[in-house]
Amino acid sequence: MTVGAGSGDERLLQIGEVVERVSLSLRTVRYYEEIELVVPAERSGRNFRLYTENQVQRLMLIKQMKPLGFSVQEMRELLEAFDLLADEGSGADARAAAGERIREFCAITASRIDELRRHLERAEDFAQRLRRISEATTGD
Amino acid sequence: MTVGAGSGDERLLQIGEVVERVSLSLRTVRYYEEIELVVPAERSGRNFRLYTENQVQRLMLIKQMKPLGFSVQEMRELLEAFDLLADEGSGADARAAAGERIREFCAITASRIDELRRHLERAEDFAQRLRRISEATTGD
DNA sequence: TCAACTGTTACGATGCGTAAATGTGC
DNA sequence: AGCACATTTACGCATCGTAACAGTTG
Repeated sequence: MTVGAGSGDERLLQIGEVVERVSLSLRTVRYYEEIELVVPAERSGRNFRLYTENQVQRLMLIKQMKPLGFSVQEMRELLEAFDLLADEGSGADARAAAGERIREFCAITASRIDELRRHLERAEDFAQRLRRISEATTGD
Repeated sequence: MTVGAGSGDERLLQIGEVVERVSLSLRTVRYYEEIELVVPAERSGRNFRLYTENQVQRLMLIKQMKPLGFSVQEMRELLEAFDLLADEGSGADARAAAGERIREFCAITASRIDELRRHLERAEDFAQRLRRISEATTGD
């Protein structure tokens, strides 16, 4: 369709290089293909997975979202929205929708972060409790 | 053996009351029995699980440890150490060992908390990035 | 008889780890 | 011949969710 941001003849990476750059396991990256989260752009003549630079970026994004507890479905949606914005060929309405989508994710992320903060507080309470108990046994 | 802290004739709770108090699902509490993390003190004549107050406390402790990413094995160890300290009949050396164990957990917890903080920071970076992108689309 | 609670069994989902056997040569 | 890299298939683990079906009544 559109040539857009990525010129067609960019260097493709094999899975080994990819996992090295994104710090994910081979298994994980293959798993992301299984669930169609990041499907390699092509296969070499010998059936080796070949990834574009853009797909490496997707993997990095996924890696960032993981600790925030986003589901695969959510990741798919966000990636889709990103693609829409990146694609010069998408219409204004589609772009607006994608922008809206991303704003929704901003909200979700914010609440996830709040959750994380609460977890952190409770964890600190727990640590306190543990410390008190251990101190009690020290001075036994 | 020892009568100790818990008098023998305390009120026992059915699983329904337990999950209400600890805010865990029935399935989860039953699962914790499967893996022998918290096994009900007895069964009623009709085979209903009966939990002691102490076991409810254990469940609460577990619930606190979960978001810190402790493994089942670690939880078991910590609960064991707690039991040892609570048991008046345990010898001084055993108590000292349990205290040491708990101090180890203090250290682990501290590092887990650090991890949590790093997660939080990265999450905030992600949120920032998302916000910038959404703002870019707003002023399109 | 009915609602509400309890029980067991068991399959499913998620997110990979970890071989095992095999093919390729960025 | 051999090492490093790639492939697929597939079983396993952790943590429960979610029926489905049946018995109990704190």
